[in-house]
Parts: sequence; C-alpha cells; structure tokens
Amino acid sequence: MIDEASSRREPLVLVVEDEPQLMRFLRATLPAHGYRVLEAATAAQALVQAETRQPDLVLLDLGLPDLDGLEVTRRIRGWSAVPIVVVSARGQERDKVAALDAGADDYLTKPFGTDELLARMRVALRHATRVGSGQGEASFESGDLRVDLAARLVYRRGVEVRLTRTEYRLLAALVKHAGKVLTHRQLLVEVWGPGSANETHYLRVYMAQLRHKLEDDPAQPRWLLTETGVGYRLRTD
Amino acid sequence: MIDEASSRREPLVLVVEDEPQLMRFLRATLPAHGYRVLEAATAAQALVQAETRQPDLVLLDLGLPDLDGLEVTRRIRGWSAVPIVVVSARGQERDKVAALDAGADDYLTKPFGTDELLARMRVALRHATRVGSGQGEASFESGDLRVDLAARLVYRRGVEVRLTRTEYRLLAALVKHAGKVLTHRQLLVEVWGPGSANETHYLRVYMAQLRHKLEDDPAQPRWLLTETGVGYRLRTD
DNA sequence: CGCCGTCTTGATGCCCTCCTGACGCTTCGG
DNA sequence: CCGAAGCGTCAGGAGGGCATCAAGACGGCG
Repeated sequence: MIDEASSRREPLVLVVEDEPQLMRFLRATLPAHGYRVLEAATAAQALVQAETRQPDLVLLDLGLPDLDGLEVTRRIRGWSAVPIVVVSARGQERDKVAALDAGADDYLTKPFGTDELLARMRVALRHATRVGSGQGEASFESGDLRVDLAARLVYRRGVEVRLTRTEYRLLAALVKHAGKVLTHRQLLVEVWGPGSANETHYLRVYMAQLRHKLEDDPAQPRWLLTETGVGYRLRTD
Repeated sequence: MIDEASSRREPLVLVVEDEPQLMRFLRATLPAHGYRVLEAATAAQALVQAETRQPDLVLLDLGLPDLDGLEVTRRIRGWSAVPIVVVSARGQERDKVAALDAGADDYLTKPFGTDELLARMRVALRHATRVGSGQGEASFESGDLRVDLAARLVYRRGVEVRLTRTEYRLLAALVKHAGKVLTHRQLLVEVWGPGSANETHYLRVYMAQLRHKLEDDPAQPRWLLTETGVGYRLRTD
C-alpha cells in the first residue's frame, strides 16, 4: 500500500527525469511547495527507489535512456498503487496513452507550467487517498451533480436524471476513477467489453448524451472533460 | 426469503431424512402440533424442495446418502435465510459444528424427544421472524401506498389489498431495498430461487399484476419503476 | 376426486435503446 | 495554406426489451 509518510509529513515525490535542466528546476520548486524530492535519472534507478523508499507519488518522464517509461509504469503497478503522473514530450502521444492504459493516473506535456504541475500532483494524491481509505466510495458529489453508485441513481440540482444502461455504465466508470484520466481503451473495455476496445466512436456519442443530460452547457463541459488524443476525465472538485 | 405463510397459516417444514422410521414418526407428529410437512429423503430432493416450495424451516439430517449435509446447508444459505435445524447422530459432532459454521441455526442429537424437537423448532422460527422483521425497515409508506412487512399487509389508500404469495414476495423484495435499483437477477433469486435467475419473463408478468393492484395508472407507474436493461425499483419519494 | 385459484408459459405489438453513418468543426502538422 | 486527424453532433434503422393478453399446468383444498 501507500507509504504512511503522507499522513505524518510532507509527501515524498519520486522524480524520474534524465534532463538535468528540468531536474534542477523540480529540485528547487517542489520543496518550496511542501514536497520532499527523491531523484532518479534512469529507469533502473527509478525502480529501485520506488521499491525501497515507497514514495507517495511518482513523476515519470517517458523519454528515458535505458528503459521504456511504459515498462516502468507496468512494473510499479505490479505491486503498488502509488499515483503515477507521466511527463511526455510532444510526439510521444503513443507512449503517453500506453502508460495511462498501464495504470498511470495523469499526464503532463512538456513544456508545462508550475501551476499545472502542482495541480496535477494534488489531484493525483487526493485520488490516491480517496481510493485507499474510502475503500470504494459508493457515491460522488461535486457541485450540483450527484451520483449514488449503490442505488444507481444520478441527480442534477437534486433532481433525478434518467440514464440508459450504457450511459450509466460510462458515467459509473468515470466516477470510480474520478479525477483520473481514463483512456479510450479503458473506458471502452469497462463499458462495452474487450471486444470493442477500438470503437472510439461509441464514446463520442455517449459522452455527448451524458453531457446533454448532466451539463449546463454541453458544448463547454464542467465535469465531463475531453483529454484530446487520450480519453476523458471526470473533474472532481 | 422466508415464506410468509407462517403469519397466516401453519408453518411449512421441510424434513430431510433418509431413515424411514424417523420420517414416519415426524410425518405423524409435526402436523399434530401445527406444522405442515414437506419430505425429502436425499440432498438432491432437499435442494429442489427448498427452492421450489420455500419452506419456513428446514429440519436436516446430516447422514444423507448422496450429499454432505454440510454442503446442503451451504447451498441453501447461498440464497436463503430460512432457519435450518440439523439432526445428527452421535459421533457426527464434527459435521454438526461444520454445519453450524456454514449457517445452520441449531442442532438436535439423536435420539431426541418430541418436546425438545418442538422447542428447537419454535426457537428457530421465532428467531427467523425476529431477524426478518427487525432487520431494516419493517414497513414502507409513500403516498397512498403502505406495506407492513411484519404483518404481511398491503394497503392502498388505506384499503387492504389482497396479494398472492408470489406477488407479495416480489413486493417485499422491493420494499426491503426501497429506493435502490434491484437487478432482474437479484429479484429472481430472492423470489423464485437461484434456479430461475434467468427467467426475466416472470418479472414482467408479476410486475404487471402488482401495478394493476397498486398503481392508479398501471401504464405509467408512480412507484414500481422500470429500469430498462437493468431491473426494477420502488420509488421512495 | 373435482373445483378453483395461482403459477407458468407462449404469442404479439410497441417503444426505446443502441449502433451506425454522414457531416461540419477545430486543431495540428506539413 | 492545405490536408489529415480527432472530436462533436445529428438522424435513421435494426434489434431487443418490455408490457400485455391469454391459455394451459399445477397444486391446494374441500
């Protein structure tokens, strides 16, 4: 499970990054915002550190010299549920999606701003504690949207919303991993089964329907967010 | 769940016993003390009877020819809370304990007297009704529909409604989880037993009957709602 | 043993959900 | 500046689920 450090002291972040410049930047920035930093410049170092130090979060650059970032994600996920935020350069879309499919929680595209970085890290950490301690929260609430997974009921401004079976399954998949980016593949597998893992068109149609039923302005969604080229995300907060 | 017959008529007891002598004795004794008797000489018969007739109590001999009494207990407990009293010969202590672990309510050791038998049965039945009614809401009320699970009475606008056994079981299942969606499977298992888990047609027929007896406009139900592709739900309001 | 109520099973028509295709828009890269 | 790819939207057709009616099978009861 997650290291207990998080509950007592500042979160421990394992930064896996081979670019000295970026590493220097992170080494200075993160402690200033209440994080302790653990460094790794290669995949091999990263795996050792992750295992021996049990960090609260992993910030993982995909462009590593020795091993694929995807493989690192896969190996860590083999025994740990620690949140993983992958960092990708432009043109690494494929690796990024693969890492998310393998269980990464979120992603950042270079170059990224400090605010965005910190925001993603906060969300990932919050998501981890929710899943870890809440043990399968049976409901989701945010603004005037409420989802009761136990009763299979959805409310918008307190008014019950009627969803079809597929609409509800899709929403439930997002709720179960609220705040986390879910790839097309993950959603398709969870809702339509492994046989439809490539039918991304289904997602577009049903996302549109969900937005029409749940959002004030379906064209500019507040909760059901599109992650272009990657998948979708349910905004928490 | 438990057959509701007990509140209106004599309790139905499923006697699982392969010794003809003892069976003859019980067949004569139990009716004389206000029980109706259902017979089974093998585990296979017992399971079929338990499922199709839904007795109020099971009197289960552990020394059966075909299957372990322990296994019978386990299978019945898989879907029903009917009280089970196991009957064991001397030297079967181990099986007896295992049966209790598997969910049996009490035990008798051969040879046993009539008084002891009747006492154990009364206790088991009392315990069942106490748990059955005490657990969760004992009644449901919403608008002009009222369901009293303890008394097995249903009122509409204050007037008592006559329901058949199956109609009532179905309504009771919905009342026990009022407000939540129950899947076809859940309802079928609770009302008809696990063997009929796929007979969704039963549900439609009995839902229609319940709606005709309880709803103002059966075509547009206020309480007995359809969740297409999923199941049914009793609106709490 | 026969009657009556209940349960099961079948057949039919309707409506809704799901899937699918076409099209326009935006974004990104050449 | 243009083409490609990803996304959102709309609408129609096919299929499946649902409600309903009706008749036969079953079991309880007198």
